[in-house]
Amino acid sequence: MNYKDTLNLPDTQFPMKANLAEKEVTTLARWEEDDLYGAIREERKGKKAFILHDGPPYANGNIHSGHALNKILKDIIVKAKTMSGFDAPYVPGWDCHGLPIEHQVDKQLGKKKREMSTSEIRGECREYALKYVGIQREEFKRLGILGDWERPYLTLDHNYEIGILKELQKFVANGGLYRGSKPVHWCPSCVTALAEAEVEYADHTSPSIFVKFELTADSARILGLPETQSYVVIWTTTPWTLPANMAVCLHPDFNYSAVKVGDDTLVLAEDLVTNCMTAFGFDDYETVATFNGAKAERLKTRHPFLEKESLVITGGHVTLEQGTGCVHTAPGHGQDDYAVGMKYGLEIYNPVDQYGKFKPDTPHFAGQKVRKANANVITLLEERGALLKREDVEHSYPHCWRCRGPIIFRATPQWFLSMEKNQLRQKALEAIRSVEWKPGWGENRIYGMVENRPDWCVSRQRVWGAPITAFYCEECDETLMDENITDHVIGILEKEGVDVWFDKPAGELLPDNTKCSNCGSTSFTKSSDILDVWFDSGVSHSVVVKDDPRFAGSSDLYLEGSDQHRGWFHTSLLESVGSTGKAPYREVLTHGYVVDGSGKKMSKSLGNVIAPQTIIDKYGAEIVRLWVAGEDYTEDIRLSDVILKRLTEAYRKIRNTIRFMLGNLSDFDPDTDMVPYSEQMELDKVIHLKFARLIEKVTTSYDMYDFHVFYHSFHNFCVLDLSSFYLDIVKDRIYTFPAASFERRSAQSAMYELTHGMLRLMAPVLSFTAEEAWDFLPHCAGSKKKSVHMTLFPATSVDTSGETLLKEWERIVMIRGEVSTALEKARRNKEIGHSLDARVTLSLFKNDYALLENREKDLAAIFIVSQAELNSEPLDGNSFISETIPGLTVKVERAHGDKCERCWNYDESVGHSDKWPTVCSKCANNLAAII
RNA sequence: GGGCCUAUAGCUCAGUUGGUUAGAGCGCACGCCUGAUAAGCGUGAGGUCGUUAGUUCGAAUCUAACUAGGCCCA
Repeated sequence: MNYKDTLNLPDTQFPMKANLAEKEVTTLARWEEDDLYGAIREERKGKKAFILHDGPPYANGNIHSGHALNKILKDIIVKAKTMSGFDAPYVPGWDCHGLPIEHQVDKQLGKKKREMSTSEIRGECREYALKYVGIQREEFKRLGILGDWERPYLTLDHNYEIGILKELQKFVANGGLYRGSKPVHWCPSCVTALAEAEVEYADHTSPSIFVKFELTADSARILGLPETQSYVVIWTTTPWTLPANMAVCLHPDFNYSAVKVGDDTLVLAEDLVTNCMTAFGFDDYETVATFNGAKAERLKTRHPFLEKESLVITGGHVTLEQGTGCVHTAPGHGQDDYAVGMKYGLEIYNPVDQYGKFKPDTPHFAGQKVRKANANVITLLEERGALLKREDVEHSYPHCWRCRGPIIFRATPQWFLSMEKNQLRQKALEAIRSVEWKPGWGENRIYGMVENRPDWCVSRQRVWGAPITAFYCEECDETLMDENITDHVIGILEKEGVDVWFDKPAGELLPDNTKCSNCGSTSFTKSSDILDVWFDSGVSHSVVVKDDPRFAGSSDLYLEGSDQHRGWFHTSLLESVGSTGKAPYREVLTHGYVVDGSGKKMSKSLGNVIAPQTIIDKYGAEIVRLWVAGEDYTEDIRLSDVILKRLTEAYRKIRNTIRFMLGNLSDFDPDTDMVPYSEQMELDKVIHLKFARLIEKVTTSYDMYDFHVFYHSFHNFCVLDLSSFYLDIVKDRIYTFPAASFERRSAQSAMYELTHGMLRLMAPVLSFTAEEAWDFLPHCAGSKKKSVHMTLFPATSVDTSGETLLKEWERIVMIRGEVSTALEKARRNKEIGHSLDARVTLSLFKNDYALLENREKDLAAIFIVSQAELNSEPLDGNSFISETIPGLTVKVERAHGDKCERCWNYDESVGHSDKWPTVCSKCANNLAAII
């Protein structure tokens, strides 16, 4: 007789091989067909809301691993909140305006662009953005991210664009928006402003000059220098910016020397004296004084050729790498100069027009092109005796990406949001304190940024974005932008579309009879500036979260990469505090950056990039999700083939554990076969209790957003508590007892509860596998949810009486480990092979003895040996002596009797049955019950 | 160059307020099983806790510097 056929072996269609890459696609199709997202919304309707507001990725290019990380984290949170009973809608968004898209469209259009109207170009940009929204949407969905994908928010939506204008209007109304001046990269031959991304650096030869700025008599005296012919020496490679010089900047912490050369006293950084003197050709010089840079602050020098003074200021950007440590500062012609100029309240003076020529009122150089003016400046300096040295240098210099010509920095009129008006900075800093930041250092990081940032320049000289709806008087250049005007304009754009702004002349956009308040003129030009895209996304708290009926509330959580302390967290905060006085979020979570296996950033040039699509094809999206869950995302997150391999192995373990339990539940009907917890066998209770602890740990980890805790504890539970402990022991019972016996049903009841609970616990992370297994699990009649994602997490019901039981079993498991070690020794000695070949005898100290004595008849099963007995006497010298459990000795010998052909245990009863002569008495009884 | 952050076994993570031989799982090696089988079980070997200096009776844990790396600025 083939006794194997009389056993209850596991049986399930749930495949061992996951085949994720294919299976996931089917599951996704089913979710879409069933409108799972909609069903969940319906299911949670009226429950307490949890709003995770999606930060919009830029609609350009395919998604990379950082996108995957970000969106999967969000998905895990949304799903976990949903399964905790919240109504947690997820509306994804995209950032659609901005330079990178306009840039790409420019490239595609080429010369054709010149014949197109602004709104036609905008149309191309819109199409381009929508194309990538479509591509990225599919890529995100492929990762198993559940959301309202058919109705995302796009910053190019009509409603959104109008929302942007309305938000900006609030700053017009409260005076926070002002027109100022700021240097930008400017291409004089293309006659346009350039963004940083449009600037290419190339070698360029420039004149390098050293120039004397004479200290005023008072200033020289303060430094203890001669009142005449004492000079601060500056160095520059852009002589043409000298007409715009406003200051000379020293480092406050550097030492400066006054060097006597002939009749002159020259001030320059101490460390650079030797180099400079050599360069100037002075070998006879003497240092007459040394002072700290800070001491010279606010002293005055005379401009070398203009009738004005140039202030001595200090700034941390000054270096000792080149020059003199004294930096010529023209706030209208450089970023550093601008920043430090603002600090000292200097005029942002720019004498250069859009063609790169000096304006007509510029002394000495009116009408000259700046580059040609270089030589004339030098000549003038020589005439005035202010030139110490000139030579040519080759250095890296910015060039226009389009015409390849060298570009200049030029201050142009720009729009700003003031950090001080309405105490925006102060209020923003206070708002930061009211928000919960995780990890905690995020608070200091963004605080420092807001504390030190300059006013926010919100204008861009571009076309792909929301317009700044300002007008300028054609006669006197007075700015016309007040609440009434913007109201009027928004009214028109709301009806006719934002493109109208670009198509219609100013007159048609203004209210009738508009007159310039300054000169009374009635002719106006409209602003051609658009808004910084960071303003676009910064208003989503209002346009999306407040106004969209799907939320109609306020955000609980923002979750983005740590770069967004400067980006979206920052701009959203300023915008929200500026318009509502409050932070736009209650809690902010940040994640690190994806780096390679050795911690280096991923880049094409290093060749260490791993694209999500590659992982999906090779391993499945589920593995990407497990990766996200397994790593501590608050720091940089490593991604490599080795890591993915480990994850795949962990995944297989989890999958197989579930598969095994499903297999053992194939004949289990929870409605009729369930043994209540209180009546279950002790071991089954124990695993229940261990599982209750897991539930506690996992649900807490979701609440705290500590997903790697889920990963580790869940995996450990599968490996340690289930696979190598509970399931291994219980196999004998499940297989050999009659199918409907109490012993077997008790174990099945435990497995049923566990599987049912585990699938729910893992669903936020292992969304595909949980769903797949959900269908293979038997369910109580009428209670099965269509999807595991519509269920709630299992509840913990740890009864306190269980604690003692758990403690006792922890000790038993320890003893079991020692028995394993003893068995392994015997195995090495070829005394046994399988542990069932063995009979063990244990001797223990009193407490441990009592612990086991209570379970003496189960000991063999627990140790998975054929026979186990206890002995209160010490055992003979050949026994295994435990090093970890004092008093424990284990004797291993061959089991007595013969091997039962059915249950493979050795027993002296084998042969006693007439009917089944090769099985033990236990099996004979079981057989009698079955047949 | 500045701000913020990180650094524990090959990999992913634990290590409470500083206190006995630094833990887990995976991987690896070796073995068992062949009734979870492209599975399952067991045993074992892996770490001078980035480096150096300091505080302390005592530091992976506190301080400083350095090195490597990340984000954001310049």
